[in-house]
This record gives sequence, structure tokens and C-alpha cells, in this order.
Amino acid sequence: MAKRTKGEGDAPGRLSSTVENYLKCLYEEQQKCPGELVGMGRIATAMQVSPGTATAMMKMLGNSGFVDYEPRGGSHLTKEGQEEALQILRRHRLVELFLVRILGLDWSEVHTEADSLEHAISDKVLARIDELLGFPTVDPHGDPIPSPSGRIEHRVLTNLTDCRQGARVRLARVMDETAAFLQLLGQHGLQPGEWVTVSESNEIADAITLVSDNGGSVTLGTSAATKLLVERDDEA
Amino acid sequence: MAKRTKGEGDAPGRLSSTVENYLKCLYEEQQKCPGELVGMGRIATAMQVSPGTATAMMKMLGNSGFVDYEPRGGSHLTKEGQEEALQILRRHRLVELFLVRILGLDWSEVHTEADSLEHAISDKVLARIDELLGFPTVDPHGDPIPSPSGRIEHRVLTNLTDCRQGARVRLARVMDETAAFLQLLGQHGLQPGEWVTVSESNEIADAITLVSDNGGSVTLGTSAATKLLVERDDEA
DNA sequence: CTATATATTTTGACTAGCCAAAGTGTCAAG
DNA sequence: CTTGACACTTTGGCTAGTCAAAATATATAG
Repeated sequence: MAKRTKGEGDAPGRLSSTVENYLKCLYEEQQKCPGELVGMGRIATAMQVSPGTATAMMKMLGNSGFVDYEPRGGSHLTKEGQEEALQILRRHRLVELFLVRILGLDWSEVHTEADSLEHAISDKVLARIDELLGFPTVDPHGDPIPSPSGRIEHRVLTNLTDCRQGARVRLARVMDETAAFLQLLGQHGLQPGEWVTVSESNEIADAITLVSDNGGSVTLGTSAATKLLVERDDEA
Repeated sequence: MAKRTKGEGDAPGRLSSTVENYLKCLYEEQQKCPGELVGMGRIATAMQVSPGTATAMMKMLGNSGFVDYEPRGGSHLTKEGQEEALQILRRHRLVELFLVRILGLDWSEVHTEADSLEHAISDKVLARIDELLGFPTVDPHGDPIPSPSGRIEHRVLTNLTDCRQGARVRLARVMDETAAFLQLLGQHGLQPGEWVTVSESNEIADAITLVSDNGGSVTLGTSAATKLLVERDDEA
């Protein structure tokens, strides 16, 4: 019933890496469609397990109090489950930033690395990393880093597809951690913090062309462009 | 039969943390009594498992080619097993040094931390850490760090109990990673690299008193003193 | 209101690790 | 040469996590 580990492989006192991964997954799926229950199919797909496995795990997490599981309906995190998930997300994102800033890895590769490290890292080590990075609030992809108490800083961001042609905006967040996609962006000088101009936005061609202040330029299809969130200095 | 992981919890392509721990354990036990086979009892004690579990694991590792297992005799690492063990040791020790030097943890606490991290860290991350640390050859306890190819630098070290009174030697290695012991040494300014003078060595009292160049001083019983290896500039 | 498609749940089975306890070698002392 | 003592191995059984396939709901189309 979701016991804490005694410390072989995972950091001591933690839930098993498996359980942690399900909680993280559920949190992320919940973000995609806020309010609604997450079905077993989605969990199974996201976790790359069979539907039966997802059902079994949700039942178990239900008994442990981490999720509310409605048979044939779906599940969502309880308050307790959400708190756990935010801690895991915090570790994941701090580790990602650490890998980029301190160890100099490319932002396209840190997601995978962080997936293993997030389970092994102790609170003490995490605290040191946090300090070393100067208590950051966003990771290399612009995703917010929950505070130690699990609070998340909200930013008002606009989807790139909602920006009119000619708009000058700042790239704030990339909602796709696929290595190839991030490499593409990086090659054209696009990363959170960069200022870009929407030089062309053509609904019929289904494409948006971006010119970055640092010289790069790319054209993205709408489905790729929706992955990018930007910050406008103010007005619509 | 000792498969490589696909990457849930442990770093991808690695043996399971459990298997890695047995290999590391076997390596360490072999170091204690070079040449002889390691009995199941010792493995069971070191791994904190029942004897039956040790037997089962040694059989399995035998089939995988990592150890030579002689029923009712004991086991020892094969060439392949030794190579694996040295990689694990390399990760463990580089992580320890990293935790001390970059994250500023105390040397008494890094052993436990490294025990979880050593399984989660990828080759790429390890390479960056190695570089960041300047390709070090010893960890915070003075234990040698195997090279990427698994070579270990040999140093001629003397046991502290073999030093005559008045000898001025350099502390090189501490063969006990117990937090309390390391804290004690640290509190008296004793750590690898420090020069110390054997101010008193009394076989009858079973005690050795050390004065460190940086002011500290401690008296250790023989059983504690054997844990310390020192370097003499030359002559006996 | 039925029939079918789809999502979900159940069932039976498997692997890696582990334990307790019963069984079996081995060796030294008598 | 026999007898313990002790170390080791075997056996049966447990949990976490997984899958495949059968059983069951649910929703939607007709």
C-alpha cells in the first residue's frame, strides 16, 4: 500500500520510483485537461504500461490516499497526492536546471537524465542544489519550479498561436520535452527568455514564422507553435 | 539473468541497483582478504540479507558471467564482474567527491548519498562531473577513483599502527565510512592530505595519539587506528 | 431499445528480490 | 570413525510491478 523505501536504489524515505512516476504522470495529465478525471487509457499510454496495470496502480494509490479513483470513471490526485507530485516535480525541475547550468548539458537531454535522478536525490542534496542555483523559479524549459512547500508561481502566458503578426514577445515556456524538438529550437536561438518577433502568421498555411533577437529564425506549424508560450510586456 | 534496465528508476542500460550493489559488495569483500573466495555468510552480512538470498544471487550472477561461484566454497568476481564493479566504484567515488567539493556536503554524509546516486547517474553526467572536478584520482576518504577504463592508481601506503612514535606522516586514506567516525576525525582536523605527527604510540595502552599540523589532536585505539592509512615521504 | 464499439476491470501468470525454516555438506574434536 | 557445530543450500512463500487475454460496462449508432 505505497510504502516508503528504506534506501536501496531510491533515496531513503521516498515512495518507490514507480509510485512517484505515476503521481508525476497523473499531475501532468491533469494539467492538460484541468477539472476532469484522468482515464486509465491515458495513464496507461503515458506510463507505457498495459491498461490493467494502470487500473491496479490507481486502486492501490486510492487505498494509500494519494488519488481519488472512480471505477470506470478515472482518477485524480488528492491533496496529499498533489503535494507528493509537486515535490517530485520540484526535484525533477531543479535537477534539470542544475544539469544545464552547472554541468553544462544541453537542455534537450536533461529531461531524461532528470527522470532517473529525481528519485535518487535526497532532500539535503536538493537543498544544496537549490542554493547553488540561487533559488530559481523556472527550469530550462520555462516550467515553474514548485517551492519547498509546494507552491507554484503563476505567470500569465499567451499561446504563440494567439499572437498577431508583428508582435514582439518573450519566449517563456516550451511545453514539449522531446529532445528533437528542443534541439531544433536551440539551433535557431529559441529558448525561454529570448525575445522574438512574430514575423509571419498565416492561418491558411497553418504556419508561424519567428525571428529571434539573436538572429535565428524558424517557421513552425501550428501544432508545434501551440507548444510555445510567450510573455507580452502588457497589452493584447 | 542480470538484464540491463530500460530506465525506470535506474539509469538506462545499467544492471539493476540490486545487482550493482552485490557486485560492489563483492569487490569490497575481496579487497579485505585478497585471493580467497568470499563466503555466503560475509555477503549476506554485508548486504543485510539472509544467507539464502546471497546464495540465490551468487548463482544468478554466476550464470550471468559476473562471478565464479563455487557451491559451498564461495565466490569471486570474474574479469567481467570486476570491470562492472570498478565502474560502479568510479561512479560512487566521483559522486562523493562532487558532493563534497561542489555541493559542500560534509564528508561524513556523502557515502550514503552516493549509494543512491551511483545507480541513477548516466555516463554523460558522470563525464561532466569528472571534468568539473578536474579528473581527480581520489575521493574525499582517500579511496582511489578508477579511471574510465577501470584502472586504479596504486599508492604505497602504511598503516598508522605501523608508524613509530614521533613519525611525521600524511593522512592518505580512511578505510571506514561510518558517519560518526568521519565526524570525529573531521572535528579534530584529520582528513586525507593533512600532515600529522604520531605524538604517542603505546602498544600496552593500545592507543595512538595524533597531532595534526592544523592544531587538532586525538587519541585513537588500535582498532580505530588501523582504519587510517598514511603516506611517508620515504624511509621506514 | 438493441447492437456494437470502446474503455475498463478481472484473472491468471510471470520476474526480481526477499525471508524463514528445513535440509545437507564439511570439518574438527573426540 | 562418529558427532556436533556451523556454513551453506533448498524449499515454499511473500510483495511489487508487470502483461495478456477474458469478462464486463458504457456509450453511441441505428
